[in-house]
Amino acid sequence: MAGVQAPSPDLAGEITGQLLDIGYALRQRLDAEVARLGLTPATARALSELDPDRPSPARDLALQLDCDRSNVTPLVDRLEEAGLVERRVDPEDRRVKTLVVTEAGRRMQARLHRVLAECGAILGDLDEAELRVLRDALAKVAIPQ
Amino acid sequence: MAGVQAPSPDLAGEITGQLLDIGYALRQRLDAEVARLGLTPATARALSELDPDRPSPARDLALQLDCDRSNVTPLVDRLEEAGLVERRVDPEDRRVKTLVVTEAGRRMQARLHRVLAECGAILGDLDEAELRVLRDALAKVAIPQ
DNA sequence: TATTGTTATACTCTATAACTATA
DNA sequence: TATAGTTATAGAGTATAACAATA
Repeated sequence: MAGVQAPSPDLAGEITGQLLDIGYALRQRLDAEVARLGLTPATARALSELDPDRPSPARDLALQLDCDRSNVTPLVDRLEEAGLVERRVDPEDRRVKTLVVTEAGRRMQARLHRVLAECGAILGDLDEAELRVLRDALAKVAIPQ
Repeated sequence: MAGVQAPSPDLAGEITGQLLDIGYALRQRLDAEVARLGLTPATARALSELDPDRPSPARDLALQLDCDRSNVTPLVDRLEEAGLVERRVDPEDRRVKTLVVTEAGRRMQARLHRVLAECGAILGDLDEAELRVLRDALAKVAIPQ
């Protein structure tokens, strides 16, 4: 629209809009798949954050999810009801409850990972080279913590 | 990690993860800015969808937001309370309520648009050429409706 | 009968504050 | 007193079902 060589001041805004739209669409699709696995978006995200090989306190999960500790309680409640996670009192500090991913939890994590890759189908119109360009460009986007 | 020339089967999944993370971070930042303008994320999105030059039925807004009509009612309630939108009964079909963006609504839309561009600051590490590459790659991503 | 907008209701997500049990 | 987890509560967002007014 503006001059061809002019540095388009709105380019960043345009890309921001694209990223928001795509992120939204991706989220929609992912949430639908996750629901078919019997999980809500938030519980799926919580389970994805847990390292099956390194049980950690609920407090750490709150940090990873960037939310209040009080929110973690109902999330872990549901994961525990579903048999995907176990709460264990830490013998060294009985205030702490360690979150352990069960075998069923590991299998669900694998399923979630697969779903994520499948949702990448919206990238279907890009060939291998274009995908690499896109990945490298996205890697340069500074994500504020 | 795999062979250099091998078509990485996980590339799409990796990019999907990047897009989700960036989309989430963008959303967080945007929501915070929007809150400073006195709007919730959903009302801001609703206002952004409205064309100030083409008043349309509430039903159309539900379609644009891809949500149920019943959700539109409280959103428009708040936009109307804030003086940003007006409901007008359509004389040609008295069932329909047309949503009109007020002058204050137009100014808020402009502010929202500016906020979107400012959130593009997370793209700061990319130069003009890289931004163009990114934009063109994102344009090829097929957004499912 | 069908459609527009609304109301009623429910569930999820997230935030703050107060509580308990440990330390 | 400080911290980990919980409970209570509230607001926002979104879904379904039922309703009134209108077509």
